[in-house]
Amino acid sequence: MLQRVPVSQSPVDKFREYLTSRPRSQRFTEPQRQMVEFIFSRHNHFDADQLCADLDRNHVDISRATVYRTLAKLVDAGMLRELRLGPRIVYEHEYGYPQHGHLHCDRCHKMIEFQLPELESVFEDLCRQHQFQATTHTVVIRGTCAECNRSRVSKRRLDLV
Amino acid sequence: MLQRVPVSQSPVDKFREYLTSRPRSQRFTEPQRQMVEFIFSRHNHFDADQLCADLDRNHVDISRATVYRTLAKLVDAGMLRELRLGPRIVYEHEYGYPQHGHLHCDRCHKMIEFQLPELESVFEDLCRQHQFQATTHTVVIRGTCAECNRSRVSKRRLDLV
DNA sequence: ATTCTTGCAAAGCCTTTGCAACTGC
DNA sequence: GCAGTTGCAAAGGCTTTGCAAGAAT
Repeated sequence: MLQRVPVSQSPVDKFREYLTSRPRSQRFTEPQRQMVEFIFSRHNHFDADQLCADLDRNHVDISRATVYRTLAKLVDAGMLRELRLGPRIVYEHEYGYPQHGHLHCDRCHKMIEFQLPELESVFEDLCRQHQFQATTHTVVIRGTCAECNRSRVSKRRLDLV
Repeated sequence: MLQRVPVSQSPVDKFREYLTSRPRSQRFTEPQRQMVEFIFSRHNHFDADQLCADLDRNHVDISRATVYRTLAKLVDAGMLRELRLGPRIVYEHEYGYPQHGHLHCDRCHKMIEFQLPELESVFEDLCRQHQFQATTHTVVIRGTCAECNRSRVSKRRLDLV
């Protein structure tokens, strides 16, 4: 699994600072605090709907509209990243976790995160060549995972009997 | 720009074969043929709506429903790939073009395609390690392109005056 | 002849928005 | 007290679907 990266501020503090500091000077509210705390209390991928359900289940009462609005701000703040996995758009932590890529299984939808430091330097070179100022990147490799491959192969064997 | 990769069959033939051959045995129809011909007559990125508009403009009369249904089949056939660029989901050619990544400018939405052969082998190693059977991968680097950077910098200079 | 595809319009789904009440600064 | 946020419900945008008519094999 992915190792956390040490960060100087808690997600809540970081978000408060993002919202309240200069060019924005927005309010930092209780629903926002609850959401950030909830989201960063575990490392997983989720979509808006799942988050709403999870919040409900944990008796954190926040309206759908606010969930959407706050997710958008968290993305703006660079604390969450949107990722397209198959038909779904999921969110993942960007704050407190290292740059990484994804192996996504089309069958069981398992997600394997991986880190390839050599990739980062390749990308840096590339951006330098193109004078491109990168903010983030997404790498998703789609296919079938080891387990699904095994069951597919054994299923095929059965079919042949 | 990206070089074409030689393919033994035309996109139309390839799609006909995909549809009509064994596990599927679906029909290959005139609207489908027109769509494939149209889509592969140029190399660009497009979403469903743009495609509908472009087809219209070129007097290719196909209903929205059929456009959506055929796009889905082309993706299934591995001839088109879906790509998320900012809020939009766009399609790009997978058949007849080499594996490549994308630099996507958040400001002007320019798309720069790049090929990094060394990337492919890194990914292959990775998949081997995880016994992951990859079908495709997506690499998108987001940020601001050279031009937009320049104008941003000069704008900042003006602001400071 | 049978089975699949088309076009239409309606339904669906997820996300965004207008507004009045409310809350943070 | 002012400006920004919330919740609600309604509107919005894009995609999918049921169905009868039409094509493909």
